[in-house]
Amino acid sequence: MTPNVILHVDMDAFYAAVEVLEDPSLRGRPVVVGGTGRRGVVAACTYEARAYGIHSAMPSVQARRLCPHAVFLPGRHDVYGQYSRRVFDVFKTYTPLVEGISLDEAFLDVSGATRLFGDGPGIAATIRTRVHDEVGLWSSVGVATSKLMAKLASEAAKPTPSRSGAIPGAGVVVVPPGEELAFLHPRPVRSLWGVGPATFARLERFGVVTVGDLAAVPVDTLTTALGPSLGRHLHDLAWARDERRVEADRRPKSISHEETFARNHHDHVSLQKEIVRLSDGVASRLRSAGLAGRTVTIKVRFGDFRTITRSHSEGAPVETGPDIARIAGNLLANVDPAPGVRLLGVGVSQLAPPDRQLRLDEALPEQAEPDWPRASHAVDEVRRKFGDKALGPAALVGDGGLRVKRPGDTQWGPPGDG
DNA sequence: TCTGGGGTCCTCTCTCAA
DNA sequence: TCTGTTGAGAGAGGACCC
Repeated sequence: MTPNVILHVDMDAFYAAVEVLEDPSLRGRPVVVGGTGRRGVVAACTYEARAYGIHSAMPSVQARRLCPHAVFLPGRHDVYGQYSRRVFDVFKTYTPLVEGISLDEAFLDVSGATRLFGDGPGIAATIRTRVHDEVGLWSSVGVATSKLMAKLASEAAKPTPSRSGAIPGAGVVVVPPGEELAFLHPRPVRSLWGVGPATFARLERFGVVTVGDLAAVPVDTLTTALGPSLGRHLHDLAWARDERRVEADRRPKSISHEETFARNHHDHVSLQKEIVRLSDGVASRLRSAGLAGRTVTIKVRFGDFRTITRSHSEGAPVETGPDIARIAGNLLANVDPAPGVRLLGVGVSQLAPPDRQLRLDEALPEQAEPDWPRASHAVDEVRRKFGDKALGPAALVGDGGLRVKRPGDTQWGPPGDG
């Protein structure tokens, strides 16, 4: 059996690189993209900024302290989405088996394309050059027989940060069949997918620092320490056993919106308005995906970062803003907001196509409840024609007009509040 | 005045029914 | 009828990823 040929393509400093492409005066400067408010975080930064110790997920205030002269830009989710589509269009000219991990990262299974386009390393180099020539962005590509190895290889291909700009990396790194363990075992165990801060802390107690150290630990010891699933999974990865396939059409299992507020909320009245807004946003996305969900979950994060979730499952799937808001509102009613709520989220899971069967109460002649499903689809239609702010729940009309929640809004934290 | 948003998956606990 | 066991499902929380 011929081995699989898996590519992992990872764009270099994607959001920041897009901003530099759009504004060439930024070239060569430390540029940080992300939340600009007090509660924001860094989404991406150029290699010039990384040389100052800035990295993604770092609080923006900390990044400002590290590099006060950096250019700080709010993210533009829609623009990055447009660039991402162009990059993925290039991928799809080589194989339909493209699994997007995020806007800037994907796995490609090109096992069936080698006869047409040449071997894996050749395809990787061509894709990298084409993405640069056609879209203007650099990427790093890993080529291997599994997703795990391809991902680690693309990391190894990355540039190195320096204050005068990125020092180019290999661009393409290949792990040939049979050489997986030699490549894998010297790497830090933290580089394995699934080893975060908590798992690393537990592994460190066993003296595990590299993947090779992990491979030497008996699987029984790992399953006792980490649980059966994670223990076995990591043991397999440490021996380069990774059977995961490239999945081109993954269906979402949940759809949610959450938002960190510029200031904490302490009362139910204002939080219930946010519930309506978030529910409206979730419902709109559900309908555009042709889905509904049985379980509604709220997430509440308090000022001290303590986070709770509360969920409720309905007998039939719900898809409308008023239905989701009613369930989420009931869940919120049992939460005491007095300590101060900094984040609120609403999500729907157990997704399925909407249940279009006529309910008994809908069939009754003296129907008292509005027909929310039909009304919601009408709202979608109006918004498509006249924009998001044309129509929405009355509860969301404030001084600044209608406040509608959309994906990518306040993606990296609330804007500054002065 | 530290810590976003949108996800997935796993584990633990509790409840309920067989 | 009572009690113990077991498995499924719901709910909650945590870890992890980009």
